Amino acid sequence: MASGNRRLEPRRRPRQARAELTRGRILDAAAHVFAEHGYAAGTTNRIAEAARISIGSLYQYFPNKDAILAELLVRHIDDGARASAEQSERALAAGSLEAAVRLVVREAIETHRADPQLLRIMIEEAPRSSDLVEKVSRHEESRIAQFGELLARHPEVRVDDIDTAAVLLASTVELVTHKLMAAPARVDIERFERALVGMLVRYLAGDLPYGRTESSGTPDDRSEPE
Amino acid sequence: MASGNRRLEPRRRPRQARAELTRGRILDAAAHVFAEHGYAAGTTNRIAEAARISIGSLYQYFPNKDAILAELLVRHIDDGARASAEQSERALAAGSLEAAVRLVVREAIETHRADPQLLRIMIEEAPRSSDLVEKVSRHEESRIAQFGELLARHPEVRVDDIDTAAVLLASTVELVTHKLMAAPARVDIERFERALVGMLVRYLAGDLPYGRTESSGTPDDRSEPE
DNA sequence: GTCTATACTGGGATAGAC
DNA sequence: GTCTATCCCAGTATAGAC
Repeated sequence: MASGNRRLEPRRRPRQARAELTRGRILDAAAHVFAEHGYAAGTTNRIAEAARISIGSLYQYFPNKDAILAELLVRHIDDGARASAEQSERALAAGSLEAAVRLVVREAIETHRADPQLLRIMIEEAPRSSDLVEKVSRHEESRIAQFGELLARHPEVRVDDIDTAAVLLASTVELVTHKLMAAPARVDIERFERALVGMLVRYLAGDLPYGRTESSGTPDDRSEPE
Repeated sequence: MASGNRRLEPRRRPRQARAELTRGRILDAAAHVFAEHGYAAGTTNRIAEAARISIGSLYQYFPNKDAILAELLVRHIDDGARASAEQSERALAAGSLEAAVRLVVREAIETHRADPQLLRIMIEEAPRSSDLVEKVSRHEESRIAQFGELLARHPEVRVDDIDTAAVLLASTVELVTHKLMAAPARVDIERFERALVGMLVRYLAGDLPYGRTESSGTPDDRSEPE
């Protein structure tokens, strides 16, 4: 079997497999280069160099530079969607609201830990092609919906406007985590996690007078002239 | 005095004044162009066109493109610093914690309302020259310090780690407001303001069990494997 | 001190050899 | 299917006339 099948076994598409591998190498290299230099200064030449192929070869795998970053972003979003679907289930299953929120925050931290710089580039400098934007915002929307469901199901939640709360929850977790991970060392991650979870839980389940009244909290605040 | 001093009064530097005016025109035009097209696609030619001067003239007022955006950013930071100093005083003077927080949030909204797009460009695509970065982070640090003072003085505040809370407060207000203003219409501004203020106040002054214990809230949450 | 015309450069993309 | 050489353009910046 060892020598007789020398030809049969590894047939059909060593090329496709290899091609897929090369594609992957390019993407990894691009991730690295973009993260280090940004999108504009992350030249295709650098990417090719980092992937240890020539510039000509690179263009055999991708039609242009934008496509590379777009693919990177799609990859990230798909990963994120899968992860957040799983996590959403676990969060729903979690006993207390606090446990659920902590899961959410941890997942966000975990997501950003891998490569905060690249993430920054993708979010901030990605070519804003309309269908990409579409895809991103659909993903955001679905996360918000997941959060909404989470809030609706948890009896501890006391906010009156669940939709707004879901949006606020989503943005806060996303943005604040993002910022912290991009510029580390300003605050210890452990402390940060505790504070953020604490803030969100108190917001969602708190019973300060603020949330009770419909339009105005305490009368004297509203008279603020600006 | 009226006719006799015809020469004395408006003398000396009509040129300097005019020059300053032109500089201002260029900056305004640049703000507009950057906001609309982004930094990379906001070409110097477009800026010159928008300022209704020639490209040659533009380069008489600024050494290069980066300098224009840098100046814009400095302008913004200086404005911001002045505004936040004033606002900090008023916030300290405000009666309730809630009133103070509301002032802070409103000011953030107001700041971003003017030109959220430009702000985005400046923050995200500005050339990261080291002394610019320095200036930005010094400004951030001073805002955090102001918040810290605010929290320290208010007896209603119950968080145990004031420094972390100040950082969290600063980033949350800044980032979440920023995001909302950049992509409007997802949430009504009024509601957003109420929710954000509510969240922050509950966080700072809330008395949920969460903040009480030192390291772990409810035992079952901590056993999360993840 | 403002203009027009243009030089220069960097980087994306392609042609064509092997 | 990978390489090298090169085209080509956009955009910054400058030269020099007026």
